[in-house]
Amino acid sequence: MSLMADLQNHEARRSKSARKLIDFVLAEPQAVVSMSIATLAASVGVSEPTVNRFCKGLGLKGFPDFKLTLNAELARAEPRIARDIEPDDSTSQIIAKVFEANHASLTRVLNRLDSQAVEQAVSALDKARSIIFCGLGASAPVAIDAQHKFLRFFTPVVAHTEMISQRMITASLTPEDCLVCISYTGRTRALTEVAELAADTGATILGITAPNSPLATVCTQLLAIEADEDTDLYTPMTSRIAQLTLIDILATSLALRKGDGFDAHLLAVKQRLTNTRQQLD
Amino acid sequence: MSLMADLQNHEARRSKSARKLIDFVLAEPQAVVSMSIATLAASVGVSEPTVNRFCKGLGLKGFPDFKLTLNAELARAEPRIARDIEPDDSTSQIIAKVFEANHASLTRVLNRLDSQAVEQAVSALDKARSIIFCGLGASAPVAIDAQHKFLRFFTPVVAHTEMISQRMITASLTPEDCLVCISYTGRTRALTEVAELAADTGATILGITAPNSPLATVCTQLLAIEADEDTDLYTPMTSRIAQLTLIDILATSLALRKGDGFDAHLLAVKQRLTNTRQQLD
DNA sequence: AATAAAAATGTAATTTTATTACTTTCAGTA
DNA sequence: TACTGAAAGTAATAAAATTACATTTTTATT
Repeated sequence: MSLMADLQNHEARRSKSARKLIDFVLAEPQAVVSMSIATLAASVGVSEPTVNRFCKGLGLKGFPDFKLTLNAELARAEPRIARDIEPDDSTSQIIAKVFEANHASLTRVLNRLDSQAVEQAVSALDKARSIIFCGLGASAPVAIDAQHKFLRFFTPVVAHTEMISQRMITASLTPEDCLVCISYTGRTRALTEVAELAADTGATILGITAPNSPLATVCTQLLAIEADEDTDLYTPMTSRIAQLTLIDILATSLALRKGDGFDAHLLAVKQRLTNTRQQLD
Repeated sequence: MSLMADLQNHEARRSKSARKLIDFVLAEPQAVVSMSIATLAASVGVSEPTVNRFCKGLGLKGFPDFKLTLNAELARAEPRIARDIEPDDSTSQIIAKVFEANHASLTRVLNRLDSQAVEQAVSALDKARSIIFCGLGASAPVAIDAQHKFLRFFTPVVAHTEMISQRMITASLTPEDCLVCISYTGRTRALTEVAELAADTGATILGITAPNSPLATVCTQLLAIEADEDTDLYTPMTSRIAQLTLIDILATSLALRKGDGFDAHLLAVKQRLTNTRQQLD
């Protein structure tokens, strides 16, 4: 991110042609990458050596180096839209594509994540007398993962991954408890019903699900993960990665909030595992 | 990730000089970026037009375009080293850092992933009479996720996440079965013992674990995920993300390998869920 | 095994692109 | 207004990439 930042910086804007160049590059960086020094010079209305001097002034070797650097930065900023997986892709292509898909999905979700909502969720989890994670189907592993991550804390925590247990536990909820409902679509009837049952108890109901979904409307707090279209037959299953990362964010934030006195506890938990080498499995 | 993947792909390796070029680029991609076509040609021992033709053969405009593309990919591949999370970080800082940490870990693992090993693993899973996923502790959710993903296929699949069930099931294994042992450290005694028990049955034992670990030595096939240091108290738990993505890669590859006749089955599975809106949960 | 056809590679010329050396212009200051 | 130094331009040069054409190697066929 350094080049673009440097360009916006006032030091680089001293001379008239430098300003013209910067404005052009900032306006259409992508176009500049495929231009020759002559084309760029003409487009901006300066001479070629001016462009060259400008590049060197930025601490680069010359114009080609400038293009290389600029392009690298653009690549970093814009994760490519993952292309569909084709039946005759090689293994390394599949690896690359699944990776890209997961990465893109993660970026998309986190860019839209409301950090205030996260803060509120952490507060709720912090205050909770006990925490219950619920998920069905594909979200079941996420609930179990969450349970595992939250075992680090003093607060009683449990994951339920099937309807009956989920419905049963709503009976023992109090307004001091926090029920976390995890669903990708937010349209799984069974889980929505669990949330509805829980609503009567006054417990905090935190939804990790799609906004504007039936489940989302029942929840008292929402961490929105927008579900995207599942167009292709061979789409990688990216949803869980985003959910898990969100859980990770919650657990990490909570650990920080618990703060000083808590560090000792955390070390104790780790130590109990290290001795038997079971720690991370 | 597309260029590097294309290079490893066999289609590109047809001619002798293409192979020489590919090997050189894969060995020192970073160096190639700052070379002229003449330097590269000399280093590899081919003529300049050969280099040019090679670039065009990859669907690029020419050598400069090749360098641009390669550089962009390298920039993408090397995410900034995630900084440690500090006790006084804001929520949005935590979000960014956890995200970066997960992304970095994912990149690191997949860069080192041996695509041939993946291919062999997919073959084994394809041929298997039944598939059993085993994981303990933090890897338990991963095993359950795998079970869920593999339910798409005809092959019987199950996940076991506690010692007793895991030991019991080894008794019924045959050489046609595939046992997948998931462990981040590869040092969990209980799981290594399960793999040892399974070894006697002649079943394929596929390890998704750290190379050179006790568990890895017992396995007949290995998908290496190198465990990294857990230096910081507040380290996000990045290991699962990599494991899950690997599972995703296996499931996607297998779906492709099952091929044509299988597509209908997949649609049927999806349909049964869509009707009740339970599909992705 | 010989030979034709096709593909791959190399040589040398050409074109494109970038850089350097030098000159002119412009802005600020006495 | 004339001087100084920075900034910009012109033209020449050098570097880099590409094309056209010749040669070699590979592959398929008889």
